Amino acid sequence: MSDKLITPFATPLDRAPRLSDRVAREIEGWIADRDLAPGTQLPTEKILCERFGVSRAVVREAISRLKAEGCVETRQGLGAFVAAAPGASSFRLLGGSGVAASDVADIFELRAMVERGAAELAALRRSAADLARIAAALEEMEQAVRQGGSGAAADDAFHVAIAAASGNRQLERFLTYVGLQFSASRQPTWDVDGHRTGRAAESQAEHRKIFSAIERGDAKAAGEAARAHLDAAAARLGVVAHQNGIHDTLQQQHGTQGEAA
Amino acid sequence: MSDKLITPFATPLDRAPRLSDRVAREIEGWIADRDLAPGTQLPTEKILCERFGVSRAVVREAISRLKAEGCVETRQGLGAFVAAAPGASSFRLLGGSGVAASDVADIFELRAMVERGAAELAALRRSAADLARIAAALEEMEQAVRQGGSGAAADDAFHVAIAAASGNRQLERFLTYVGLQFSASRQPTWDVDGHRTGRAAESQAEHRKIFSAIERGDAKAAGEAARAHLDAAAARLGVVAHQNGIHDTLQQQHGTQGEAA
DNA sequence: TCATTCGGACATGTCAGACAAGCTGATAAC
DNA sequence: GTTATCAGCTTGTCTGACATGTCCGAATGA
Repeated sequence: MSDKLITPFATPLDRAPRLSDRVAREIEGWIADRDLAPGTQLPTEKILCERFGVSRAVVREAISRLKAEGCVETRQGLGAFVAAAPGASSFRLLGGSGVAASDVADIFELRAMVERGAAELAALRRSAADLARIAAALEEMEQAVRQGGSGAAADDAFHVAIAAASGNRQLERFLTYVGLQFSASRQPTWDVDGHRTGRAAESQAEHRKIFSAIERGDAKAAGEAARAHLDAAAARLGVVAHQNGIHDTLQQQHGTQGEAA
Repeated sequence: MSDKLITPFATPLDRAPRLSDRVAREIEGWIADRDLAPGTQLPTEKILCERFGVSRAVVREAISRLKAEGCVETRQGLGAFVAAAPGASSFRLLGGSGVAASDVADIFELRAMVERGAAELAALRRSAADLARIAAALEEMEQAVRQGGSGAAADDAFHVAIAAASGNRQLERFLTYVGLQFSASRQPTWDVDGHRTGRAAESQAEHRKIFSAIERGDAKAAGEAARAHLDAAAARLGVVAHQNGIHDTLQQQHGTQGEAA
């Protein structure tokens, strides 16, 4: 197994530490820390320049970014203000540019929850057409395992088909979005090394379990299989999970409270 | 009972036509129109300045915004490029203005999944401080029930505190985002009518169940209580759920397969 | 001939200062 | 007391310059 942590996200190269990024994050944290009420006025650009020791261009760039993120509004002649609903306009998984390892683990965990729910619903609601679509993706991956090809696209289609079978359009959209962020993470499973080390076959076995449960309408089993699949996928990628993963402590009560890295 | 889901927020004021906004939109449209492939290089800032007849500051501000939106990436010394996955950078729940009833049901369902997971994790990982925060919100709602006041803010704080106790920051951010979309829907529970018909007391009883399970570290019970709470909340709001809700068919296997609308 | 090194050209990133445009509040005029 | 005006703040935009990172080709060396 590769001991290197592969972030599932397409890394835009080694991140150059840009000043505006740093300032934007500082201001963002500043708002979050003090839990500033919507409408609260931020310090003026001049003050921010002095406080961070940067030029006005950098401060303006940082604020411009916060504006685009929806957590700050500015009005000429008045100043900058905490937006009425910070973060309300849309949701994005990765804040900013740098992705910490703990963030990756968190995202895997979040995704696992939703995939579990999707599989449960799919088991209850799947139509014949849904089943056929899921089965087709499964079969494509099966061939990829046998022939050593890449089943990445089919892998994606498999998960999307399950989401669609849930009958919940919002759920489908969310998982599609998350899946896009994870597109890079499917490669290690299906590349040459993935076939050699058995990652592909292992993943496919989990896929079969999920499909089987959905096919026979066993919601509970489908959900658990989906969660197990996501957990295993995270492990295959070397993502360090929280000390208290749901999968290994759900049964036993009162585990010691762990800390995220 | 208000069966309309009111988007919480409001119109961002009459937007003064800022140059950088205009330029940003033009560039965005330019990318969309030509359907530029990811990685395609954009014109240099100098060229954009000439083309739009503005200064470099404006162009930089516009590009900065596109960067924040995730559809453009820049690299010093090289240029600006169309991002790998333009448009897939963020997720928003409610499409457009008109929200179909089925969409609301879908969102409730999606939220229930994540809240269930959050409660499970909170039961496993909650610190003493987490418990105190959750308890404080619970107590505030308790007083609201007794005195007939509005516990909407505390209601929000309760759910956010549980999300925070999960130790998963991405999860917390997602639920905060979803909660914002639902802020209007908490009102019918806590207004005069809500107290009179017992909706507030009912909701509070569910809250107590969730807290109790989290407090004693019972992940499974916490998760189920959270899901039951969300389902009940949807029912109180008159949201028409799918024919096959998870809550009533998860135990019994092989229910008749329903069809999603 | 081939590999290495170096420097110029060009990109974005940052800095500094200035003016334009918009808002607020106090002052002055009626 | 009401209105008009203005001074002083803010953000928005312009301009010019330098810093830093990247590419590419020429000069250099083996």
